[in-house]
Amino acid sequence: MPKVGMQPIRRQQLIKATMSAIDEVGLADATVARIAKHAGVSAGIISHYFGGKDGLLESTMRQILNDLGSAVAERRANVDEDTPEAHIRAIIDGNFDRSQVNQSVMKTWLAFWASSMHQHDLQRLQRVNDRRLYSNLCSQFRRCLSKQDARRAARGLAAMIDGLWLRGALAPEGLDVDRARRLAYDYLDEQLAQGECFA
Amino acid sequence: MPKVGMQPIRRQQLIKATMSAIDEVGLADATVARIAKHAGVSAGIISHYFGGKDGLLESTMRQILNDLGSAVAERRANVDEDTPEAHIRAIIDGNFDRSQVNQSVMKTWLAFWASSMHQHDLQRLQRVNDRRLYSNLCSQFRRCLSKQDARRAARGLAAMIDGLWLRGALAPEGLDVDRARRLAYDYLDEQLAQGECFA
DNA sequence: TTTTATTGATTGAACGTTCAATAAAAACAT
DNA sequence: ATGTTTTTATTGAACGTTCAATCAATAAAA
Repeated sequence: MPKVGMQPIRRQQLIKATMSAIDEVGLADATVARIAKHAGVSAGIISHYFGGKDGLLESTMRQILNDLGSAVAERRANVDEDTPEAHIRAIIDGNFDRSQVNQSVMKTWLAFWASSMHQHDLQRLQRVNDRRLYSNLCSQFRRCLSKQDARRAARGLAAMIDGLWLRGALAPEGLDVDRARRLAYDYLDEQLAQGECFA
Repeated sequence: MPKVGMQPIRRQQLIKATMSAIDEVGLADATVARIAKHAGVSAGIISHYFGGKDGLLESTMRQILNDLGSAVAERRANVDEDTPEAHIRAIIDGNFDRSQVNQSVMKTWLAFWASSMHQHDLQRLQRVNDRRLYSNLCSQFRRCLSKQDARRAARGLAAMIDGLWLRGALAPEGLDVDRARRLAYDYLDEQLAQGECFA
């Protein structure tokens, strides 16, 4: 049904289909034919809208990172008290946001994580995201810890978040969001307690 | 130079070459031709000794997991006091063992981690390993924490270890082993402190 | 001479990309 | 409204490439 203004619709549709395909068979077997089938369109359309398979994959990763960034930003904008604890809790919540904790999103992200080790464009995206998490955590911890302790706490919490996330992606029973959040909160509280923070 | 008794030599050689190839170009581009080139042999030999590419990949992952298991077991056998803290420290040390913290081993492991989501044989290996880490931690924590707290601590520490490991694999500067170990130790101490452990 | 190890050209399947053909909506003309 | 042209969106078969696997040929040890 050719109509005008299909570009944004098809792009979104194909990005979603990419995640479905990766969820179903993994990145290695997510061929353009299979992705197109998930979207209910022809294979040729991928090159038309994304210049090629690589373009589609990069756009898909970019979308996942944007969604994560939005989830965190939204929660941080809605904190009701301007304390380090509230902000960091918002960051934790954002990272375990429903949109992120979804089988197909998790599998897709982990697949990209692995391929970002060798694909420079994906590597760039992944590092921007990593640094954002770390520096956000660091600047909040800095409000009640020494520079050195803040860095240590930020590194530890970032590792905890990614680790919970990774194990959740691989566990047969999936990720228990509430339990994961509680573990991250506990770690946060222990770090803040060390600085006797009253901000 | 065809000699008798080449099988174990070639198998080891090809497994090592697989890790090198994955380190160099990633799992997706680690073709049998490239792996064979790294080993300095012909491509056909892979099917001869491993039945095919899949067999080689599975053997490679199995070797990495075995090395990890050995590193942990060795350290645990050498603890000089039979306390939970000493055992768990040994487990942490084993997981950050030099043999594991090597660019090519880390990249290979992460690549397998991702593909284990869709390859059943790799998934089996990965889960056995995951459960071993969790249950080892759990049984040690259990010596001074309630069942519920022991599980919580084990889940948290396992996530911390994997998270540090993952971020180390992706970081441009690589993994800082001492810093990672210290973060894991700190988490361990905090968990044990909650149980007022005197064992 | 027999056995064991290894090679590398060949084969067939699978993949991403391309592009001429097609179809439907939009724009225009009557 | 109605018919005609133009524009936009989409298809899917064909093409060239890449890869893993195979196997007859070869070479070195036993």
